[in-house]
Amino acid sequence: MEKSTQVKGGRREAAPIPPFEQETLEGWGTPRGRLMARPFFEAAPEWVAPRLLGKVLARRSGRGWLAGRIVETEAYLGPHNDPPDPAAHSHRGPTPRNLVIFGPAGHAYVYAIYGRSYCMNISCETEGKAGCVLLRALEPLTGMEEMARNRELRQDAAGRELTSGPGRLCQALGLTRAIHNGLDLLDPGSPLQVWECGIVVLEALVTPRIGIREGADRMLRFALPGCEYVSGPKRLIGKRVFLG
DNA sequence: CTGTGGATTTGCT
DNA sequence: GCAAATCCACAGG
Repeated sequence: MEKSTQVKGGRREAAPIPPFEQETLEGWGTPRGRLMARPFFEAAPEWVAPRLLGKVLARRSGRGWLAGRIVETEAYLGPHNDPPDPAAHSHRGPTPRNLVIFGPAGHAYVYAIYGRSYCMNISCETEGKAGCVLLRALEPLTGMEEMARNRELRQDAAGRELTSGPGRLCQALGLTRAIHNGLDLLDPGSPLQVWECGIVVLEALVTPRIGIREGADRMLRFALPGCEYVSGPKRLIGKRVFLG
């Protein structure tokens, strides 16, 4: 069957990014994407956070997956840094709550906040060293209907209301501390995984982190420039950087 | 054991 | 723009 060519305003539109399909995750190692590798995360959070933009977070749900492209992140630094990061949960050393951050890289740190939301982070640095990246927004890719149900939105809800914000994206994917904290995101058998799917992000918008008091001056928030799925105000005070 | 406050969201003004 | 909602880790006694 011949595909019809989309034409608007007399101009052919730029080729869209190939849709992320469920089959991509069902068949491991397809050319369309692959599970990420550990060494990527065994680095400093301020290196990992911008380079996580464009990667895909996927949660197994029954036979299918709920998945979204990561479009906004924040780095939280471990106490071994100079200067230390007073906004990080790990800054006073390991506790039962934040233990995952001190463990091996590539694991999910999920915590409850304000009694109504969960936030999800990915642990960085090698085992024994703390550091993590908070996921602040996703571009929904598959499973939008189930995300809408999880968020208690109307069934045809789409776009930024689904996953723009750290609490929202956890609710959309059904992530909780009880079930998902500590899961290995890089294990093929894990119900929660991080994939790279051929998108290479060369440029990121860097701004101060959101919703914190201490350490609010540090430029540790990263977002895809101009992306409509990013949380917070439309006007972002920040600068663009190139990722090498 | 109790008091406190937070890496948020939502609804109302 | 502001405040309520509402949970739990942690610090202090």
